Amino acid sequence: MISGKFAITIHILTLLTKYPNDFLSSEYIAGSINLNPVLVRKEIANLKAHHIVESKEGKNGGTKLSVDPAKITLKEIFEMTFETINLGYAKNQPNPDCPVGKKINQNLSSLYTDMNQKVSLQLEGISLEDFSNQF
Amino acid sequence: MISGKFAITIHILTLLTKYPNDFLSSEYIAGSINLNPVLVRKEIANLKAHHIVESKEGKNGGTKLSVDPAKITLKEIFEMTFETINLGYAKNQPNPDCPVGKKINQNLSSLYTDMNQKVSLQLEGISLEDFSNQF
DNA sequence: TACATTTGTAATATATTTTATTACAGTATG
DNA sequence: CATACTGTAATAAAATATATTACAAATGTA
Repeated sequence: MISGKFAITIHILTLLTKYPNDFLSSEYIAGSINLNPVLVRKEIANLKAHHIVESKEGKNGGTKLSVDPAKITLKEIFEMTFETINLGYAKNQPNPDCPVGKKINQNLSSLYTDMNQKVSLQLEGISLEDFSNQF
Repeated sequence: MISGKFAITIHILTLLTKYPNDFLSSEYIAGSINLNPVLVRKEIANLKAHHIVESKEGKNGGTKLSVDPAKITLKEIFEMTFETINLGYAKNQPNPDCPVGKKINQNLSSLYTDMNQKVSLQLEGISLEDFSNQF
């Protein structure tokens, strides 16, 4: 299931790309997204775990990019937000005694795998810099 | 946001394709999906609105395909479940006084449009018959 | 005709997921 | 040492998805 993580993360990264020399506070970023600062900090924690950004605590603290935005693609950002494209699965265990129930998730899964490959190819072609230059 | 609609719908249609001469009851279909029959009937209502299936009320009633499964593609099924691929938008109105906030949804939107085109191309190449033959 | 079975649909409830809020310890700056 | 931040946990609220109950209407069959 897809939440707003990707959109939030790319918004954060675009801001950081626009102001590469400043440590932006979660409050400031939250003001642009119109989102609770705690949620911004949570997404930033994820980005930090992937070494995409670095933060400074304390007064005048905040977050800045720690990679070259030309060298990171939307595909990586997509993957960092734990997301894959899929159109859902049977939520409950389908009936294993039915030929369709038995294999449905497996067949959906291979369909979605193909979908992800196509989408990844697209996202791979767009750097964070490219995306930011649209603004 | 993506729910299980597509997965449920394709499950239903696969069953109907496998048993093209029978009216399958929502109870029977629900048993394969392991889902509440009312939800099956709701998805069937949607398929009926698109003239993909026909139902018979009353005793021994049920639903059967009303189109040739070779002539309908997963793309159409995808679209019938009201879905588009997207990775989410800023849920709240982003700050219009920020250059990024002002354009973020528009730029995400064009990204997602491209994504949908790629995915549609893939789904267009798979007929319901193709999909069903995997079982 | 009377009964059983099934669709169609509304109303309501439960569960799950997402987003928001509150709170506060820890850290750096001036 | 006061201020302004991050980091994170705990909890609450809102939104969405799924399940259940109920029943009118339709239709086949005894």
